[in-house]
Amino acid sequence: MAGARALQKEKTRQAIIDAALMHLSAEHSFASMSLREVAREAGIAPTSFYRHFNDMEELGLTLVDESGLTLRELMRKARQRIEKNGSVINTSVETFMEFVERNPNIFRLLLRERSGTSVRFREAVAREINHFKDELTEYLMAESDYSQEYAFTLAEGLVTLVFNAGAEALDLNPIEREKLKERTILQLRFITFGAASTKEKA
Amino acid sequence: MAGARALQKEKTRQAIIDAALMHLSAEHSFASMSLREVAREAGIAPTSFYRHFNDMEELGLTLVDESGLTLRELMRKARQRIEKNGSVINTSVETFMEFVERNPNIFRLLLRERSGTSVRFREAVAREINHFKDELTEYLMAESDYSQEYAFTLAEGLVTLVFNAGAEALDLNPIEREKLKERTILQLRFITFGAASTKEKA
DNA sequence: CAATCCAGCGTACAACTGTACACTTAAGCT
DNA sequence: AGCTTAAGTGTACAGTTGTACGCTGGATTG
Repeated sequence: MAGARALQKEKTRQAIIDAALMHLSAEHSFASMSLREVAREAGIAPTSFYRHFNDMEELGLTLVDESGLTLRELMRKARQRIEKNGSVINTSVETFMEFVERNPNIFRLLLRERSGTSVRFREAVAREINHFKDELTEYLMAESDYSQEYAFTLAEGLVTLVFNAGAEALDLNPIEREKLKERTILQLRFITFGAASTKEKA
Repeated sequence: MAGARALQKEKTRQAIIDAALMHLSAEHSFASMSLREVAREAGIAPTSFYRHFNDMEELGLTLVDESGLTLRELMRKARQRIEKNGSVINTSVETFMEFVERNPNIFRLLLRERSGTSVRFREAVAREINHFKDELTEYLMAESDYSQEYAFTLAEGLVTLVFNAGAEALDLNPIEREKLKERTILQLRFITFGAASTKEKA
């Protein structure tokens, strides 16, 4: 039942996924990646690719999902840090920037496919980002007495600012990156404070 | 001196540019566009392309520049509207959303190449967006007594939120779009108000 | 044990790509 | 009028792409 065969299949499936992720970089996008390239890198015949995915698009969606998992982990980590540390804003920015630095290519994938040519890709990425917004909305509602809608609007603004800062950070050197981080933190303070002051609560 | 020849050359150059812009859509990106496709659409032989551009990249940069001009016009229009109308925030969002609705493909081009695989493309788009930030910074400094740095941070936040809302609007129906617009306006109020309250001035 | 299944392979093909090269032909210049 | 310049053409080629098809050999099943 262990399935020595199924095991091998899963192994090459992972090889394909890894090969695809490996080839992602600042100069090489998933969209400009050919089936044959992936197969070559994964060490299989081009036609063997079809035993695992119907399409490059199907592989791409898998990648986005895998990236989503990594992001979900990130969120959990951020929440733990906040519980211990206190500062929501600083911790969130720190955690996110750390993710971008450590997984630039995964982040690039999301960034690009968010505005890519495939509807399904765009939807998949939007779904992942919405997880962020929703979790943050919940958090904000627990902390203060904002209405659902109000909290969501604020959460959306916060996520947008952080996500965008991550995107911009990709092309910056460490010094500029640090400055960007500080500006972002300030922007988050502004919007948070503004929301708290405008005060249209539940 | 008029140059009947130079005139004709300029004409087919424009034909190439128009063909490229025409082919941009939700399903077709500039990156996935071939030299031959453009030539075909422009009604010239593939090899004639080289009489005008060395590269598809060179054509792409030209497109980004042209888009920049359209955006610059937009800014001028927005400023005029503000002078007459008053509300900075509402007018800005209205103007920008109008642009996205009217030139979705130009906006898509900028959006995609902002995180594309060509450094030069990314730089070109960043330059265009920086124009927005700088102009807004100047405006904010004139209106209030923020320091340059403080005003820039605020401007950056505002531009990020608006630009991102534009991106999101692309895939939405009119009703959702209206809701997004309202949320964005609220977010801009938050951040503006927050900046005014935190008050670290010149 | 024999029969079946199926992941992976190799070959093959038609479609498309960028671009080198030699050409035509009309405009521009002297 | 004659010579030159250069925009646009057509042919050609080597490289790459996705994928259809038939095969193989080891794992799985009965």
